[in-house]
Amino acid sequence: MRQVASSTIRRLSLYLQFVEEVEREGKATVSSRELGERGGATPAQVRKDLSFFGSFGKRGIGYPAALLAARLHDILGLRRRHRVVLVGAGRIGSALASYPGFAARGFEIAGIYDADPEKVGRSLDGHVVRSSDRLEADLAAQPADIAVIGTPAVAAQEVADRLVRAGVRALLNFAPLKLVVPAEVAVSNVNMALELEVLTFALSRWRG
Amino acid sequence: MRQVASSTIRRLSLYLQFVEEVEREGKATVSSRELGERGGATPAQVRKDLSFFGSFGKRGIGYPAALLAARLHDILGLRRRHRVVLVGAGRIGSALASYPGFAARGFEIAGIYDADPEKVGRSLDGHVVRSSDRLEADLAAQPADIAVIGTPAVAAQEVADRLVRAGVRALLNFAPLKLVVPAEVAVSNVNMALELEVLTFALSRWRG
DNA sequence: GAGTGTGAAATTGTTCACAGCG
DNA sequence: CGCTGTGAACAATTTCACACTC
Repeated sequence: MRQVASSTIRRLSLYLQFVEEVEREGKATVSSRELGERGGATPAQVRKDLSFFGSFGKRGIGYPAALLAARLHDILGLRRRHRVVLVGAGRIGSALASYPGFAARGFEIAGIYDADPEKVGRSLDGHVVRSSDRLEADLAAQPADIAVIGTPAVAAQEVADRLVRAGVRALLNFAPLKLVVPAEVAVSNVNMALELEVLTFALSRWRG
Repeated sequence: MRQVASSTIRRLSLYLQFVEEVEREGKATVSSRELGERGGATPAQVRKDLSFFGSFGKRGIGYPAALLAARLHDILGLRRRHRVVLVGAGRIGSALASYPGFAARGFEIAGIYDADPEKVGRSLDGHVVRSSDRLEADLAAQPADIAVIGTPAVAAQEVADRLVRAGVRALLNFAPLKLVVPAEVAVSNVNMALELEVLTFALSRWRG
């Protein structure tokens, strides 16, 4: 295994979600089997995933829940708070703004921006929507490392370019196209049309 | 290659998005190179993906845009309209309800449901929110094959069970857990917390 | 005994390279 | 000649199996 696989990271995120639940229930340890059941992974895969970052399990027992949670936070870069800028105050932006898991993981909304003068000035979950024109100035004054792109597809690439130029290093892209960015910028894509089509494909297979 | 890979389907969905754009521009053909640039795939991969479903390209020319679009619709099961039920009238449900790509792809909202009496009766993008209690009765009268689960995590599995029992064969799950469903039911997951954590992981790598 | 950690094997997915057609 | 279609080479990822330790 050359470097850590993105599928591994995605599973780690699920393990974290589960181990936090386990902690809330007061259990002291979790086994790889338990961790895997929740995230749809085999016990062997869980152990491989975790062993990539060290060995913090106890043989015969499992993983100490508190330690595992702490290590996962650490691995996933969740120790520090992250300032997040939302571009596009449409449905997606507002869905994220009010997403409870957002604040819980230490993500702080640094600002919500929209190009539409109609939306500018309105309040969205306690944040006043600002004009996109102010993006560069605001980011220069108070940098953010993550931006969420919830604009229409036609605007997405230009917004991405501006964000990257302003120093944003990670983009969560909801527009249905692949953004072109420098190699050092991380991009995650959420494409609902695509997910629905994975489903219609499966449906058509089943029925012939 | 035993059976078609899910990554292949996801790319096909991107190719469709692009070929439709190409059609609108009036171009008659697209090459594998052009198709790949948009979706971040190599020309060879595009050809492999498509060749899995037959050979409809023209050597020396590329793929006829209209034919390719038609075949992709066909492969992805988009020829027929799909009735979609939305459970959970929160931000996610409303984001999807007003998502333009939704109707454009032949997805028809069959109903929006919520367990919260506060929300029942309100109108959401032209659809009156109904009580979750009516789910079974409504689905018996008018079946749907896809359901979107936008409920809180604690309710998601129970909602999934009820939907599956009522005949739904495909689930788009926004709750941050892996649903347990029979093998013949397709599930796609959208997990924003997870996508954000993929980004924070990448950020922490970069900075050390 | 139960459950981790990990090389080695199996599988799955991607890229290469080139024959063959329009 | 350009670009598809595809077997064969390669690379990545998952699973297996078992030594080891608590």
